[in-house]
Amino acid sequence: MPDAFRLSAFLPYRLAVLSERVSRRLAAEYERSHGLSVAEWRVLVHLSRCGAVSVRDIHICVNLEKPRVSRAVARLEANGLVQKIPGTSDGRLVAISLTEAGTAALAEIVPAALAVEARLRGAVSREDLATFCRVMERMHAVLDDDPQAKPRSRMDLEGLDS
Amino acid sequence: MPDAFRLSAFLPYRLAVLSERVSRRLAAEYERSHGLSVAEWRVLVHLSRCGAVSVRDIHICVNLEKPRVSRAVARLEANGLVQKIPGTSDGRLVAISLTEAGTAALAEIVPAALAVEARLRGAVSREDLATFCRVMERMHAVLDDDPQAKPRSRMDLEGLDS
DNA sequence: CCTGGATCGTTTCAATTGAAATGATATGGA
DNA sequence: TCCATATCATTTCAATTGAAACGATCCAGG
Repeated sequence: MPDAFRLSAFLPYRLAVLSERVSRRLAAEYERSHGLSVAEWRVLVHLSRCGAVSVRDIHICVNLEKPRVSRAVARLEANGLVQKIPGTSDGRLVAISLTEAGTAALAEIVPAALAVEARLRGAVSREDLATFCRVMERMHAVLDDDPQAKPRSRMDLEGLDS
Repeated sequence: MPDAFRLSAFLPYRLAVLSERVSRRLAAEYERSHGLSVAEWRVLVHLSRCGAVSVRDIHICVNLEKPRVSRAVARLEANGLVQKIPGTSDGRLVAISLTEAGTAALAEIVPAALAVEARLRGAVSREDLATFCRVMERMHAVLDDDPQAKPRSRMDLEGLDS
């Protein structure tokens, strides 16, 4: 065995550690102030952009399993942040959208979330950050070509910006 | 609300998505061939470098909660990949180390794991990869200065290499 | 000694998770 | 029209998770 295998130098491990640490730090913002879970946070953000959408649409766009979306939406609805309107044309679909309270809650959280991100972005130069994003994109591309990897979510393919 | 909030452009989200995708792809290697979980994989790798260590040492070094380490070790022991020797000097400590079978299993998995990593690394230039790692390190540094973030594991502070 | 507090590993318990099953609705072809 | 198949959202169920509780062991100060 190549016994010089150092976990702390192994790319997948490093990614996982950083990602989890960032996620936890971010979650501290919306969990403490509004009692939201990661899934609920993602649903709210998605709804703020995409208006009234189905469970399936959320599932596909924000990398959450269908049951997880369903439960997140149920809790959000119970807390009045979201409303579910039975589909009109298609009886199976449910149109999920933000309520006033949901929009208000999101407006309270977003600045804090952007602040966390801004601190991360601010720690490196614009060029380095661009390189960082480009490398992430290339790694995704590697997995896109790998039949053993899970396909990428539709929405994660669109944006490559500063 | 800044309604131009795009989840797919939000750094924590992008990190989470890439990290999970990479993790799953890697897990496919050791899960299918040896039925290992992420925790078990990390424990094995750590043991291959650090010889006989305690549960607490693993917990601190590889970013796994104590109960998770305890259970991973228990399963690994049940499968004969690991042995637990009660501490001699300190009766509380347990010396956990690889068995022959454990070493053999790891030797089978490591090449595949390194191959996955090599494909990711190979998709970008050496300079870009160096920048990528440097940016990850800077983001860690931001969290190191943030009292609301979980402290970094000891072992993740050591290596910054190519 | 021996006793109070700290540390170690495990276990308990409640909550979360996702794969698979379910029920409900839609759609295309006979 | 009617049935087979597909799709949507939810629910079931078994497994995993981590915080807290637990028993066991160590150690420092009296």
